[in-house]
Amino acid sequence: MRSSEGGSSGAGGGRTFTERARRAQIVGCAIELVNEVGFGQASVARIAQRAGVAKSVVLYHFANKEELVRAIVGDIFVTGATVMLPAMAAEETAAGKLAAYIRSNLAFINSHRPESFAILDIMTSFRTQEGLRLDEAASREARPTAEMANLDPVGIFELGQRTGEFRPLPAPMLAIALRTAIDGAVWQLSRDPDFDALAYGEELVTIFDLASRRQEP
Amino acid sequence: MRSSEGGSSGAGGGRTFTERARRAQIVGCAIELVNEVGFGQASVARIAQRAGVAKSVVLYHFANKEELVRAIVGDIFVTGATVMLPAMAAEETAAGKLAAYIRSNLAFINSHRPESFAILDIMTSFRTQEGLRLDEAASREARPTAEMANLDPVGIFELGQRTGEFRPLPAPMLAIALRTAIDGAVWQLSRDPDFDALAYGEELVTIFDLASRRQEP
Amino acid sequence: MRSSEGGSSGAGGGRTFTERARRAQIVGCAIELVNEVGFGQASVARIAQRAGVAKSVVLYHFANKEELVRAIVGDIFVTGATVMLPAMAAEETAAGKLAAYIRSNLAFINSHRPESFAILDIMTSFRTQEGLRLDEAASREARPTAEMANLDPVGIFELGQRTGEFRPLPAPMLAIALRTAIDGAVWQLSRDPDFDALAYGEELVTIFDLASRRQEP
Amino acid sequence: MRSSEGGSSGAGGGRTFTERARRAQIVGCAIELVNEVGFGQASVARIAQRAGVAKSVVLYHFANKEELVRAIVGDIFVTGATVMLPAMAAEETAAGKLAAYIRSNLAFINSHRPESFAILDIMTSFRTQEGLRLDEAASREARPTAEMANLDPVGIFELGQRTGEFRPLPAPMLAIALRTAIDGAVWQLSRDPDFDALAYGEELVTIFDLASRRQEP
DNA sequence: GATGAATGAGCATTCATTCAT
DNA sequence: GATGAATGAATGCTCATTCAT
Repeated sequence: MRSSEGGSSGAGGGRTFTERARRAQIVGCAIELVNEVGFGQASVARIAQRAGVAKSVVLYHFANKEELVRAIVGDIFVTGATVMLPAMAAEETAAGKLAAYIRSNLAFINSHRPESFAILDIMTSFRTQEGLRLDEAASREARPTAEMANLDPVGIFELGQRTGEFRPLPAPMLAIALRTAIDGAVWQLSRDPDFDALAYGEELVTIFDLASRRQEP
Repeated sequence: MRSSEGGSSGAGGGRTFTERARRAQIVGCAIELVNEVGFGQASVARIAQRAGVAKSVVLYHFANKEELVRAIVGDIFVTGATVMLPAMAAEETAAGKLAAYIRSNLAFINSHRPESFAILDIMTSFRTQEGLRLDEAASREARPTAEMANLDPVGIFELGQRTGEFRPLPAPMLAIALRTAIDGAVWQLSRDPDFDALAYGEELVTIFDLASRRQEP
Repeated sequence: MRSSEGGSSGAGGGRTFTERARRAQIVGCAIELVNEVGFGQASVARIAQRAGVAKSVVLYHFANKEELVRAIVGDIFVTGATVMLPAMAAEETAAGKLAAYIRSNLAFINSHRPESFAILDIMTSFRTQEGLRLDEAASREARPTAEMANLDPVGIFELGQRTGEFRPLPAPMLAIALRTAIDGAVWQLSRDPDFDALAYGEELVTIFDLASRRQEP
Repeated sequence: MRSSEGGSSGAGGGRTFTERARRAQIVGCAIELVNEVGFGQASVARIAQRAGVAKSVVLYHFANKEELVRAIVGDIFVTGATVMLPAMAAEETAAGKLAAYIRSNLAFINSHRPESFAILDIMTSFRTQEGLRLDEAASREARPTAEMANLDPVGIFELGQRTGEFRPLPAPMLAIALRTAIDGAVWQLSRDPDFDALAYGEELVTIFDLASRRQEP
C-alpha cells in the first residue's frame, strides 16, 4: 500500500527511491499527455499506457486522480518558483523585480512548454470532487501552497507604490492583468510553436513599465 | 430528423420557430450548467435534465455534442460582437477604438457572466473529435468565423501605428496581451463575484493607453 | 433517461409497459443470480449477462445498484405481504393469527425459495452507501416500508396478551425468536432442498403455541 | 514462505510465537473490521491497514483470503465451544443440557459481540472459490470441524426423547429452530446494543422448555 | 519475517450516440 | 418534434494475489 501523505513539499518525504522515480515518471507522462490531448482526455488509463505500466500502478502511487493532478501542479509550481523567486530577489527596485518576474516567468514558460500548457489546462478544466477548481480548493485549505502565494505579483506593485517608484495604481488589478497577460504566452505558444515568447516577455516588460511607473512632469 | 447544417450564422437559417426556441433554450441551459459544474461535468444528459427535456431531444436538435458546443460559442460571440463592434465603429481614433474595445468587452463580460465563464471554460477544455481546440479548428475551416476575427484587437494596434497615434509596437503581441488581460476579468469574476469588472476595464484602458501611445518628448 | 422515482409502491407508478417488463425481468434475474452465487458475487455485469442485456441497460432502469437491491427487496416483501396479511386477517384469535402467520410465511418460503434465499442474503450482506444494512436504512427513512412493519409478529404477541390468550411474555423477544426461527427454514432449505419446510412450519406452530399459551392449572 | 497447513486445530501447530501472535492480531483486527463495515467491505487491504501492517503481511500469514476467513471462523468456534461444551457436560438431564446450551451460548454472544456479528456475517456472505458457503464446504471436507458438530443441539433433543424427558418431537427441526432463534440475539444486538441478550436467553429457555417437555396429563 | 511494488480482473457508474416509434 | 430504450466504450477505482528483495 502506498499513495498516502500527498504533500508535494519536503524532498520526497520518506519515499523510497523506486517510488520517487515512478511518481516522477508518471507525472512526466501525464504532463506530456495533457499536452497532447488535453486534460479532459487524459484518463488514468491513457497516462498509464503512455508510462508503459498497468493502470493500477498509477493508482498505487497516487491515491486517486486528484492526488495525481495535485502532484503535477505542485511539481510544476515548485520548479517555476525555483527559477523565479531568486531572480526576483536579486533585484532591489520594484521595477527591477517586476521585470525579473516577467522575464523569468516567460523564460520558464519558453523552456517548459509542456508543463505550462498542462498547468493552464488543468487550472481551467480540473475540478475537485467537491466541484472546486484547484486554486479555489487550495485557498480553502489554509495551507495556501506557499509557492502559489509567492508567485502572485501583487506584492511587487504594492512595493512600487510604497517606494514611490510606481504611480498610484490598484495593485490587485495590475497583478491580474499581468498574470493573465503572461498566460497569453502559453495560449499563443500552444497554437504557434514558433511564437517568440521571450520577445513577448520583453514587450510585457515595456507595457507594464510604461503602465506603472510614475510619470515625469 | 433535424440537426444538420450546423452553422451559427444566418438568423435561424430556415428553422421553424419551435426549433429556434428549443435550440435557444438548450443552449441557455448548457451555458448555465457549464457555469456551475464546469465543462468537463456538463454532459448531454445533465444539460437535458436541466432543460427539462429528454436527453435525445438535445441530440435531435444538435447532431452531436460538438455541434451543441459550436452553437453555444457561436451564440455568445455573436452577442458579444453585436455590442462591441458598434461601440468600436463609433470611435475614429485608434486610441478611441482601443478604449471602446476594452470598455465594451468588459461591459459585456460584466453583464453576461455565465456566458463569459462558459466560453473561457469551453475554449480551454473542449476538443473536437480530431483533438483540436475550437479556435484551432475554426482557423482550419477556411470560414474563420467572421465574429472571432472581427473581435481580434490586432487591427486596432495596426491602425494606431499607421496613423502615428501609437508608438512603434508589435501589434500581434499587444493584441495577445490585451485579449488575455481582459480574460483575467472573467477568471477573477468567477472566483470573486464582487470583483469590480468595470473598474478593471478602466484600469486596462489606462494601462494600454500608457503602453501604446506615442511618447511626448 | 429513466431510473428515478425509486419507490416500490403504487402499481408501476407511471412506468411504461416496456419499462415494467424490463425491470421485472432484471429483478428476476438478479434474484436467481444471488441465489446461485451469493449476493457478494452478484455484480451488475453478471446480472445483465444473465438477463441477456447490456450492463448499461440495468443501470438505465435502476439509478444504481442500491436502487436495484431496494427494488428486489421491495418486490419480495410486497409479494410476501400479499399472501400473509390476508391469511392473518382471516383469523380472529391471537393463536389463530400466530398459526396463520407461521403457516403462510412458510408456505411463501416453500413456494418462493429463490426469493427467500435472496432476501436473507441481501439482508445480511448488503450495505447502503452510508454503510447501513437495508432494514437499518429503512427504519431511518421515516417511511418504514409498511410491508416490513406489518410483517413483524410482535403485534400478535401483544394482542394475545391483551386478550388473555397468552401467558405473560415479553412480546418483542418472542417476535425475534419467531422471526429468526422462521428464517431457519430458509437457511436449511438452501442447504437441503428436500427439507420439509411445511412440516417445519407445523412444528413451529406447535412450539410457539406451547410456548405462548396461558397454562391451564 | 509461511501460510500453509491451514487447519485451526492443534495449539498453534508448529508455529513460532511471533507467528502465532501476528495471526491472532490479524484475526482480531479482521473481526473488528467485519463488525464495523460488514464482510463485503472487509478487504485484505483494510484489514492490514487496521492491523498496522503491510497488506502482504496478511497474505504471508494466510495463504489467501479464504484461509484467513477459515482461521477467523475456527478461532471463534473454538472459543465458543470452550465455554459451551463444559457447561453442557455439567448437566445430566436433557432439559438441563438444553438450558445450559442456550444460556452458555447467549452468555458467549453477549460477551463476544464482535465475534458473533462477524461469524453471522461471514456465514451468510462468504463463499469459497468453488462458490460454497463455509458450512457447506466444511461438511464436504470429511473433517467436519469437530467444534461445529458438537455445537449442534440436535443431540440434546434426541437425548431428551430417549430418556423420555421430552415429548415426541422432530429433533432436527427443533435444533434448527433453536439455533436460528439464538442467532436472533446476534441480529438484534447488532441493531440495538442495549438489547438484553441474557434475558432473551432466559426467554428462550422458557420457550424451548415449554415446547419440548413431556406434557403432564 | 516482512514488505514495497506491481498487476490484471473486476467493480459500479457515466458517457455520447443510435434508432424505432 | 419528441422520446424511451438500448448500447458499447470508457471512466476512476478496488480487489486478491504474486514476487523479488
